[in-house]
Amino acid sequence: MRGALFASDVYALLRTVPKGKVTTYGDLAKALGHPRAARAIGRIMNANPDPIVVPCHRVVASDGGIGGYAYGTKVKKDILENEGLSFEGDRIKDFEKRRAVLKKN
DNA sequence: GCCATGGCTAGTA
DNA sequence: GCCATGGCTAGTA
Repeated sequence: MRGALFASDVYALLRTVPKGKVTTYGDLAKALGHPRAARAIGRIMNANPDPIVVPCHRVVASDGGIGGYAYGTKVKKDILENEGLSFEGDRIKDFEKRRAVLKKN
């Protein structure tokens, strides 16, 4: 099924992830009913029109890795640290405890 | 075609 | 490390 994943839905769901928590590309995809669309979520993040209102820096890789960021992964890491997260190398510390619970509409 | 992913196998040590 | 998957864009005709 192609073209059924709307960026606006992704952004809306992502806005529910609070400061100090993160989610993953795959989790967003699954919560929206597109379990195989993790990579598409990454593309949608890259097209984020407004990083102030849509916290795309809170979307990380499924293994707790940093993932990508339009303004550089170092910037992303710095922001997450400012929000209270810690890292062990390039992985988020206590990743499972930092995962937001996504609620589908 | 390219990619801000992710899950699964082969096959080395 | 390979490749299926989904959305996007460059750039040919």
